[in-house]
Amino acid sequence: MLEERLRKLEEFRSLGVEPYPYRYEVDSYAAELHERFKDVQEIPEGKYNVSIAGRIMTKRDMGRGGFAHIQDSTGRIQIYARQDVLGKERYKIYKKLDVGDIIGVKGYVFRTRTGELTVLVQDFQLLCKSLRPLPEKWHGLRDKETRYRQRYLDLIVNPDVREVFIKRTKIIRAIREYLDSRGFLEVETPVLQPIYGGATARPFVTYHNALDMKLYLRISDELYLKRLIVGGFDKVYEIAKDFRNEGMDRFHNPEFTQIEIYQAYADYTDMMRLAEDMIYTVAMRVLGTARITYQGQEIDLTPPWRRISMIEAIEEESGINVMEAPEEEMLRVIEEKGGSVKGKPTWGKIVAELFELFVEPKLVQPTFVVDFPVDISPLAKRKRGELGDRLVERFEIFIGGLELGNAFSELNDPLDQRRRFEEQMKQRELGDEEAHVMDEDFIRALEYGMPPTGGLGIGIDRLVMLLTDSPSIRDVILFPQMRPESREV
RNA sequence: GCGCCGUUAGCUCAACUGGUAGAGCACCUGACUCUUAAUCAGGGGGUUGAAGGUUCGAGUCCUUCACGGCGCACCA
Repeated sequence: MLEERLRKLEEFRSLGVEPYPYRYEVDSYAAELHERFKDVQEIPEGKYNVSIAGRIMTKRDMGRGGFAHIQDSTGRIQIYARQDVLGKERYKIYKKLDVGDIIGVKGYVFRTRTGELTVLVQDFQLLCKSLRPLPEKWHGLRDKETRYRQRYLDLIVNPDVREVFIKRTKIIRAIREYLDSRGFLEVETPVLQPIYGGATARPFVTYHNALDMKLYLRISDELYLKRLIVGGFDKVYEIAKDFRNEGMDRFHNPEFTQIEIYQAYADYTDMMRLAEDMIYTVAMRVLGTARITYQGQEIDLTPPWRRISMIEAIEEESGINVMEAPEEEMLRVIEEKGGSVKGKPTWGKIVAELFELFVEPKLVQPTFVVDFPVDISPLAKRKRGELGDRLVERFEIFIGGLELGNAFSELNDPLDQRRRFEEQMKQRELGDEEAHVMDEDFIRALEYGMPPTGGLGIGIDRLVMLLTDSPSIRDVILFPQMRPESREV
């Protein structure tokens, strides 16, 4: 097949047709033309001249004329080439074009007998010879492996995929507009970090030759953004690629995009209002509705969202009062349910596990789960009131079974922050590889003083999954991580 | 890491209990000036993911490996 096309390539050259020219003047696009003529039934022939370019997707040649569809970045439009218009020689060359080739066409718009908007080819130019056949026009490209590995092919052949990624861009743009219009400053912080932090996860490690030191790809930008709050930027955000050296599945890609937002003088209740309003606004802007369907589940994103305390939710679903139940008993329940707690089972880890087992699967409508155990939240401020010895002011966002975001009233007491880090270091020594590491400079920053601050992180990929009804994170990342191909290309 | 399923022509898929690997699209040649899954006639195309085993004979059965999907585990 490839040889056949290489033969054609040489044939074009010998006919004086350059198979890879340099530029082409385009003045019209498929979608634009369909829009412009949608109400015009009788189009006077020869009046509307256009120059279009795109990839040949279908081709129906007849003796001295032929139809084809070409696809540009906006859609498809039919073209009609005739020998009596092009002349015998040019038409001969036209007939040699393959599905997959990219061409430029100059001609006029008309309607065929069946009413399809079509460009009559008065002149055409080969813009790029394609050497590999496209997947079949009817069934398209179904094989997920090929679709992820050769996303370019997926994009050529499956129009829905293009739509998903256009939506992804619109979602991110809408978030920027939302935050920018409210006085937030978009910033950039290091991807290469000497000390990684801001989350509990294993990092990717790299090495800087000139500095002769290990560097880590960030697992979060949290600690840098809070340094900026110390520095006097009151409202900042960053849309950051983060990297976590962990397993991959439908919800996890080793590199993923997260937005983190910090607002001085705010607490986690402010961040709840911000989160629900922002996501609602983005949905309205991008989808035109707040009522969405995710994997068959009807979801209404209209604020206010339900708020439940983690402790109460566990009691409702399991009957366990985690504030009083003995740890051994809770561990027994976890085991019965098929769960497990890794490392040394602390109270917080047990509570989090019970939550995952009993509550998480039931969260379909947008829900803020609030107030987490302190020992699994080393960067969050203690809950005000008498529960502050065990709980922090933290919430997570669950929508449609997806864990979408994480937020807290940020811990700004440098002495408490040091104790929390020290506690994490102990966990690390006990075998918890994901425990947070000490960051002396961050504590130093807090010692200068950070105003009370609310922080919020939202997984952009998962938000895009939700708003595009995509079952897998790989469907919303253009080039998802894959093992190297074993077979020959 | 564990379990289940998958991998056959460029693409989408067939091939009963083990018995000559096939179709449609794509491709090549020819016919055809409003087709649109164009049509009609003819033609080429395969180390059945890889390696090994059982058998007279393996796409099919067994083992190992690779890649992928889903679930679980791990993990936000």
